[in-house]
Amino acid sequence: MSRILLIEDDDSVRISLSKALGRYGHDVVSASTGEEGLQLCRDRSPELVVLDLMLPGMDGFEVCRRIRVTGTVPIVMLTARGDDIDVVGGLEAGADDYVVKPVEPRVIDARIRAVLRRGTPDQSGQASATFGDLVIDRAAMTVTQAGSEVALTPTELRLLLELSRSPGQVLSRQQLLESVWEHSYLGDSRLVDNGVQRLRSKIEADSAAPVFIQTVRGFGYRFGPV
Amino acid sequence: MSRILLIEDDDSVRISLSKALGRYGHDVVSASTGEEGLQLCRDRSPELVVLDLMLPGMDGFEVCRRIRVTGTVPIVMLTARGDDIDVVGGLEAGADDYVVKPVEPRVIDARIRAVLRRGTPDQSGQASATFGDLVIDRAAMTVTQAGSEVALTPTELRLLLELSRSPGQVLSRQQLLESVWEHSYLGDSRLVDNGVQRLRSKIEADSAAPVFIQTVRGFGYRFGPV
DNA sequence: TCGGAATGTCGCAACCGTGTCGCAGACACC
DNA sequence: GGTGTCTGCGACACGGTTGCGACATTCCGA
Repeated sequence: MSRILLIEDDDSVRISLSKALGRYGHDVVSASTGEEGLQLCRDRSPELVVLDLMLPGMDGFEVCRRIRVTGTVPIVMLTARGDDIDVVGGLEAGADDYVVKPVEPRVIDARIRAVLRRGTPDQSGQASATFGDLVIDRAAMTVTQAGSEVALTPTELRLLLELSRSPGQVLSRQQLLESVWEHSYLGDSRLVDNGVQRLRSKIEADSAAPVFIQTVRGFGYRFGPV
Repeated sequence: MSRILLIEDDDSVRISLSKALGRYGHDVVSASTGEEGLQLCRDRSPELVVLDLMLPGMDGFEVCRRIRVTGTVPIVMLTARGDDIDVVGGLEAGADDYVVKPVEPRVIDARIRAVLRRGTPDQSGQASATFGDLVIDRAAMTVTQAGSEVALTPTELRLLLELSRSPGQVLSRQQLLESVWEHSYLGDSRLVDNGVQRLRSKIEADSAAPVFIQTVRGFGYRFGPV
């Protein structure tokens, strides 16, 4: 018996899914808007959230991100049959799984159980992170260094957020290109290198000996003071 | 950099997926049958398995169950566009996710990362391997010996990663040439010997009595302080 | 013990990967 | 419409890396 929060605006889908999940032994609370969902998420602390992508007002991605700011509850995204961009976007926004509507109850039940079996996720959804004198506030989308704010362009900020999301880990140019620039194919373009260089020029004191963004020759870049 | 085992019988799919995942920073080993896959799963202990459902001989469900008998490595199932019964069956057989072919590389990459993000609460423990005083961190792509970092070139690092992936097992020059240098044909070049020598000069205290990389005359090299 | 094959070792030059810069188009704002 | 900034893109330079050949050394069977 797991406490599940279902956020879905379509009345008939919400009601039938809610009943169905109940029959599979879950304890379901449901909301019809993103705001209501966030409220319930705070109040009831469910063990898992089933979240529709298409919501009036605040959409599913946004709800997902906001849930991730404060917590690590597993999220299963629910969307209409669409293209794969949504899958990537959803998973990157912090979702744990992704199910396409229309969906049979037993399928979503199987998904829910699979996600719950994996256990609780890590704490990658922190609102702010500190690396030495560099503070990244993901909620406010600001970066301060030694107390004063660093003015970053949108691309630079996205790059920094992406890099800092997995500190100490090497990210390939291909990965960065897709997550930051949303390109799918890397020719022999120097796009990523250029982006890194521009970001370095703003946050690194000595670009010859970078502290935050390390080049890992032949593999990519790594964020993190050691 | 995650070690991934890809089990897929269709040559073109296997090769293209393998290359694509490589570009995303994964370290891919592949098998074309269930038996071979199980063998590699035991030998290489991958961090994640991408498993095709339709295999000649032993099918994906069976492979999945057998992997589950001995280990808890995350499994992502890969199947042709079919009905939802497969989803339920697959997830109940112990798969952690389920992807429908044809699939874009970045989609499966996102899925893989989503699964890995949950699966290993202690990421550093999984991503790094220790052999005596030698520590290999596959996520950060760093190698430390006796506490201090060893500066390796890309080729040296790839070679070390490849060797250390199957400790105690002899790898032929041909195998190493393919996996590290991505050449398909070995003339009578001394490429691999040279690479090994350069690597030894950095991690072996006494190159006359190597501890980590043993020469197996007539066959190749073997990694491991045994 | 001898000889051939397999492997270790060294140095060099070409090449590749990366840092860096400047330019021009796109875009927003005034 | 003008102005400024951001961003993609190519050009160039530099240093480390790597492939390769040559020679030394070790190993193993005859």
